[in-house]
Amino acid sequence: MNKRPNPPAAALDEIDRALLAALVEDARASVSELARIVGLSAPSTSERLRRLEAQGVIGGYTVRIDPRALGYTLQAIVRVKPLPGQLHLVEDVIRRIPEFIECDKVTGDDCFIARIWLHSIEQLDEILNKVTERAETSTAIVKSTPVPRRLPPLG
Amino acid sequence: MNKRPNPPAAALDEIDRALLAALVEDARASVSELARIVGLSAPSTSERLRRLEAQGVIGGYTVRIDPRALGYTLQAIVRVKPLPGQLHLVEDVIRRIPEFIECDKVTGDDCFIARIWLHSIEQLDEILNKVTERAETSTAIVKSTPVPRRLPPLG
DNA sequence: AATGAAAGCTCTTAGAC
DNA sequence: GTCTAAGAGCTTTCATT
Repeated sequence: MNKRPNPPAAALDEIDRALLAALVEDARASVSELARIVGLSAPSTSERLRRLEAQGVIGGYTVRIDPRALGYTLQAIVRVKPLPGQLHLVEDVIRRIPEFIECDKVTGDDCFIARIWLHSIEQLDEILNKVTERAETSTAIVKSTPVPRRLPPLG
Repeated sequence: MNKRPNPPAAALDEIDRALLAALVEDARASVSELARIVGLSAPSTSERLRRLEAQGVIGGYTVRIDPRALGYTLQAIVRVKPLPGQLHLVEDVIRRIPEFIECDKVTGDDCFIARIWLHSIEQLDEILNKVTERAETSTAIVKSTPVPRRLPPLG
């Protein structure tokens, strides 16, 4: 079950950090462009990339998609407290509803904290109805995002 | 302030969706590889990419970095309720602490919901001390992530 | 561990359907 | 809106420092 029991903290030097920072900004930058940014030759840069991937520091590369451009007008964060005996079922329900774009299982009274993207407030009702059969929910609508997802210090 | 008042919902066809799905998996895939996946020529694929970027559907490309590989062993979600008159200051404090990797301002009693990556439980204490001068907090430690960040339906 | 030069491949532009 | 073809640019390999 625990596929990554004790991942060693990789030691990164300044160049690695610059490389990661550049990739955070634009993961499709060419190796030669990355090389220019970090001040190395392309082959060296390429090898550092490979090493960071092999170490697991780089887990992959992905696209930032703006849900608003796809018609998602509303974002909500839902705390979910399953009714007795419903924990696994609730987890399955959330997993199967694709509008839930993220869900963490946490300590404390609320078992799950999940994030939903929605086309409308009516859709929020529809989706939560599927959950409230098996759990108490507490919903907060996102008004703004003071800190959009970013990287922690690469210390 | 509202730089994107009413982003039109872009109409995507099957090929666009396949392209986005491929980029979600590997944003560094070459255009020719993407072309193979979606069944178009490289130039057509390249133009679709440009169009999706221009429409704002694609907001950029980024690297997935595994915080555990950097020694972050703990993740927490913190609900933050600023004390009277401290709202903006609390927002600034959170913004300035780089371990807060995400923060949303939400409706309801708790004004902010934020996510932190930590090296240790001691560090959680240190960081929250900076916030509790100006706000009440409620912290939930992440035990697992049933739904890792994913895309909503590209409908 | 990084560099530089060369071979091979990829991307993009241009022009046609 | 998509394709083929060709030039430009990039990535990688390998010998060298």
